[in-house]
Amino acid sequence: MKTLRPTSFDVAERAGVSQSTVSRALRGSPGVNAETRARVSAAARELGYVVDRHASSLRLKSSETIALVTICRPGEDRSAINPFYFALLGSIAAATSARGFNLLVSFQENADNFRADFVASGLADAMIVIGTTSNRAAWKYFADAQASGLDFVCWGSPGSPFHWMRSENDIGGQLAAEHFVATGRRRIAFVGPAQSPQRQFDERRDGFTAALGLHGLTPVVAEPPAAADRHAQGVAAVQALLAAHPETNAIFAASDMLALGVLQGLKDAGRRVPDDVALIGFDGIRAGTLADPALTTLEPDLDAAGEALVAMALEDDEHTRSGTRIPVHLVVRGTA
Amino acid sequence: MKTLRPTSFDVAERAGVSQSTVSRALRGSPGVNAETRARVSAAARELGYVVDRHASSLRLKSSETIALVTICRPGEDRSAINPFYFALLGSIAAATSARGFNLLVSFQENADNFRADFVASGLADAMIVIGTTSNRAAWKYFADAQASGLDFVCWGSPGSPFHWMRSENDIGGQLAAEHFVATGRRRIAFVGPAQSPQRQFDERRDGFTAALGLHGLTPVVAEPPAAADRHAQGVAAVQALLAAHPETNAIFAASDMLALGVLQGLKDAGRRVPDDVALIGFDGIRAGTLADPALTTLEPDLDAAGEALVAMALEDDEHTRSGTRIPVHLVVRGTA
DNA sequence: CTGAAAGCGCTTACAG
DNA sequence: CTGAAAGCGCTTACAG
Repeated sequence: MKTLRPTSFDVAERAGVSQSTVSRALRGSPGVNAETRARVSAAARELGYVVDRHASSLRLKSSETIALVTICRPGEDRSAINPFYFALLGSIAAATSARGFNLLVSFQENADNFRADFVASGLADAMIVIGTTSNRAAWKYFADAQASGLDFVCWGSPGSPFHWMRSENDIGGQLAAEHFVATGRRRIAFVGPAQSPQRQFDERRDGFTAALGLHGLTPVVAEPPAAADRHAQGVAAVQALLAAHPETNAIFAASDMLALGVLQGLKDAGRRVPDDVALIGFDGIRAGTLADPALTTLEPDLDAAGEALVAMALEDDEHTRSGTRIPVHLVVRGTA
Repeated sequence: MKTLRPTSFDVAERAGVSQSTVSRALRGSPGVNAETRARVSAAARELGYVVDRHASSLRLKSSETIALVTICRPGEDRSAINPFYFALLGSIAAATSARGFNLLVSFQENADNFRADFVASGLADAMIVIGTTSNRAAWKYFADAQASGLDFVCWGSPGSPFHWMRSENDIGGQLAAEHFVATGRRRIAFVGPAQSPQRQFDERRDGFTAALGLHGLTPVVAEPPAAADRHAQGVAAVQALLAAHPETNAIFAASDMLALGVLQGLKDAGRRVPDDVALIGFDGIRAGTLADPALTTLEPDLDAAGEALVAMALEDDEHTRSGTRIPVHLVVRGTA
């Protein structure tokens, strides 16, 4: 069905001007006669002419597109990807489109499809990497890519040399702690991976622990066992936690998927939420609002995150490329 | 930070061959001496050379990329997008990457960002359109685009002249009906929009109604009132349904998000699920597995859907471009 | 304000 | 098997 596309020469002929004038008129270059410009626009419209982006990008050495890589768990199917990353993808898409840029997306999970050369091939002007930190091979690949000069910015902090962006995790942990204390909880636990390459989890725990410390409280830290995904980890973690610390009456989970698993595990164990045990998650994913009771959570400002990631990716100034933090706020719903 | 990228001429110089030989060697063209090819590959690797995709695409008149447009509700933020579309996006990405193609994504919601010229500009070889049918303005825009020669394939059937792909909705409706009958339900309702541009809803209802008819049963059809999203519609629909037909003991909802709203509404009304009322949804979204009880649903084979959409988009043969159906199967979980 | 021409970095038909 | 050259469709410095 591919019909022959018209070129700027066709438009030029129809408008009775030179090809260079067509280009200038259509790009909005200054110094083109208004009448000429109108004639060219009309001709272009009549022919259904659209500028060839490859020719244009080749000439301009800029593609006005951002490449977004999402790291997945090997073997995981697409509908099992943590919805937080889909939401982040959506907000990155919004920020990208607000600048008139295109967004190239790539889901990567193993050596078969690891790829970091989007900028090197000219396909994109900058690259953003998000997704699970549990895929060590993937992050190793991107660390090597970075070392060999392929630059990018990423969400979280799966490796030290990266340009990263994170949530205000310490503040989030602190807000969770204060909410528990204010609502009279004293036997408190934190559920989340320790030593995760995802430094964000540590930050949430540390902020939580520090704030609790101010009240003379120390949380039990329950590290989830390995499992298929965060939800399954949450279920398993809470079983172990309740066995060792049956008196627990408040749990802060390092992420919403983990929290949803914890909620499931709590119900399985016959604990009422929030009556017996209060629960707070982190991420603000949609599924949390669908849970019963709805999940209380720390919600990062995703619009800000998308905008900041795109801005950071496009910016060449090293100074702005590290340490940016995205604000979070506590959304009180049913579980705490 | 953009360092000067090496070109094929640089590689040629380093390998001591002509630029044409570099191109042939790197593309894997036949008739290149093995030793020469190795020398060129080594030189390319040493220089960190990557083929410029714009130059290549310009020359080849093919970009090996698919454009995927997702229609959103105006004003909806990205984390509120129906997860079914994110899952579909993921499976399209998988099918795309399996062919070595790139995926360009674009979320569109209003006249500010409507765009259908991805193929016309050479950016993509084909376009796929998915997303909510509730955005009439968007589908009007794409209908016009189609009429003016901008071709694409889409999920569902928001308009008649489109190349579309759908689930086996009638079979899904039939499976739901048979499950209810087999488990002894007789006072049955269907919750879903009638006259929706989303013909798939009608097909599900019709398959359901027809199969029930074989058992001498007729479902009550409850049309959800307008609301912010499908979930809110489900909540509202079930309230009205129970008021008019309190005896209802089984509900088939046209989509999972609707079903999750129905589940919420049922709980709010004090009905036990599945004891008092059984519930079946459609889509197989992840959030359904997280519900309490977990949602029984009709799940389309998304891998097949992604693969078929990409194949259909790339295929020029008109015959294969309409009427393809994706198989669905009943996943029995807690609600029915 | 407009045109003729160079050149972005490839791929491949044409010679050899 | 390899090289010199044309050309994909633009943008823009250079002339006028």
